[in-house]
Amino acid sequence: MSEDNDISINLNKINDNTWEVPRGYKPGMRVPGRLFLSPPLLNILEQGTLDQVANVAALPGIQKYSMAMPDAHLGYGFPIGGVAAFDREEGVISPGGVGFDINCGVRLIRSNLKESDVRPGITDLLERLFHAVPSGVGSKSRLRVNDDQLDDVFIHGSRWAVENGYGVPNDVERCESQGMMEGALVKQVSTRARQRGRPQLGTLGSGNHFLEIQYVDEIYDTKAADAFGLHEGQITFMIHCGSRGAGHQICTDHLRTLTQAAEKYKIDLPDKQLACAPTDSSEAQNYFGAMVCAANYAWTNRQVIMHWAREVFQDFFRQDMDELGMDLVYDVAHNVAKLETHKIDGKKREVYVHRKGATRAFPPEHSDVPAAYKKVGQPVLIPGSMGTASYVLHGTHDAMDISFGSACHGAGRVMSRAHAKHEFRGEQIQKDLSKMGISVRATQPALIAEEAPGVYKSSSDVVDVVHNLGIARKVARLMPIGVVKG
DNA sequence: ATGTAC
Repeated sequence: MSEDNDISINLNKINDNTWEVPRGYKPGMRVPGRLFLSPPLLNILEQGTLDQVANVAALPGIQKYSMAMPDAHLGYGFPIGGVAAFDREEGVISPGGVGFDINCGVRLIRSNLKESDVRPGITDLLERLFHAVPSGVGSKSRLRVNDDQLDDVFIHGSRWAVENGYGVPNDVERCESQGMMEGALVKQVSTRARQRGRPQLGTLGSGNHFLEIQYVDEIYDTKAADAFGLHEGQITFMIHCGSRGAGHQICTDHLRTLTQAAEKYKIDLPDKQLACAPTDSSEAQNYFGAMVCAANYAWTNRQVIMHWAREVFQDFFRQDMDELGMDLVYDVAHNVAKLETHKIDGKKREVYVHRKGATRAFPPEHSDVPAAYKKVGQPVLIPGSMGTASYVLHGTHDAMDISFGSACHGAGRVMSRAHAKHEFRGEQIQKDLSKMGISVRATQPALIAEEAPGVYKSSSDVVDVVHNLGIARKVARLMPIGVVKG
């Protein structure tokens, strides 16, 4: 038996972790595809995901390659774990390249606490966090914003939260894009999206979203870890969530207009789910402006959640913020499109980089890396699945050459939710995790089954691919102690 | 991911 599966027969091996999907793979491909996968991960890649990479390569103005990260799996139109850059003048913007949960992302907070400070009271601490941060589908916040405040959130992002008492100015500095993208078009957010967004600011949501108490169990790069304020044995806190119903509704609304626009502008789509329009069209720009509103909402959401989590820790440990040292390390988006400048064939060009289930991984000295991290590069935060390690990496110059400054975003699902519910029982998974020293507090056991460690690829395998490729380099590994699931 | 089907 060859180690190659059927999939690899049609691919060209570039190196141990890079496979090219040739232009001849499917009619209409304007550029090749690139899959960043180790041979074992290639073996479990779904045919449908490969086809989606090829479909994206057929969209107008795509630059260099249609890419898939090692955690790639089937998504709406574009694969989750997909990266595609479209020329500002000749390209397109597509909601499918961003996803329904606009600016789903991850935030990491450091602390001065040790593992031994947290273990004894972990159940009580999780219970308090569970009640401080509303979670689950359709959950409502204890923070209520009016329409004017919602506009402020859409336009100013997490700065709004800090100015209204939910955090400190340093939080904004330690955030991708300072927690605020320019170009919000509040008029492009529908009444329904507003109605869904108003009561949900400061809520976790459901699915793979979580709050997690972790400890640093391995440091790979001492210099970078020092810059990020991380050391072995230290407690960290991670928040994974997005733009809730607001982002979902914005995506739904604009998918409709961009489906019509694709016909109007006579764009030949290999898949209707790739609805898009030329970058300078009103349809594309209106979507982009609404997407910015959702992205800014998501950063504000994570900021408010972090504030409430800090309050819980202060109360629980009877320490003030200075003693606790719960500084924001960084916050990354992993579902967003951005207008960025990249060097292509030796020339600087402006491109709309769509990252869907992919993390930005900017290098040392880049202008959008916080001053404190300038020498090491942007922190890249990769959450593990429930009960498995999360990783902190840093961005690199190689990422700018290879992947438009992008890396993977997580572990990547390998089993459907329905299948997982059939395969696992939540109570049993919870017991198994408990034996491993991981406590879980969730809204219902079924959700624990859907998120069981066995339904995801190994986060360490995925991270090793990006590390070995050099598009992000490992800094630290974080192991979970307690998890709150929506 | 999602008022898990307008």
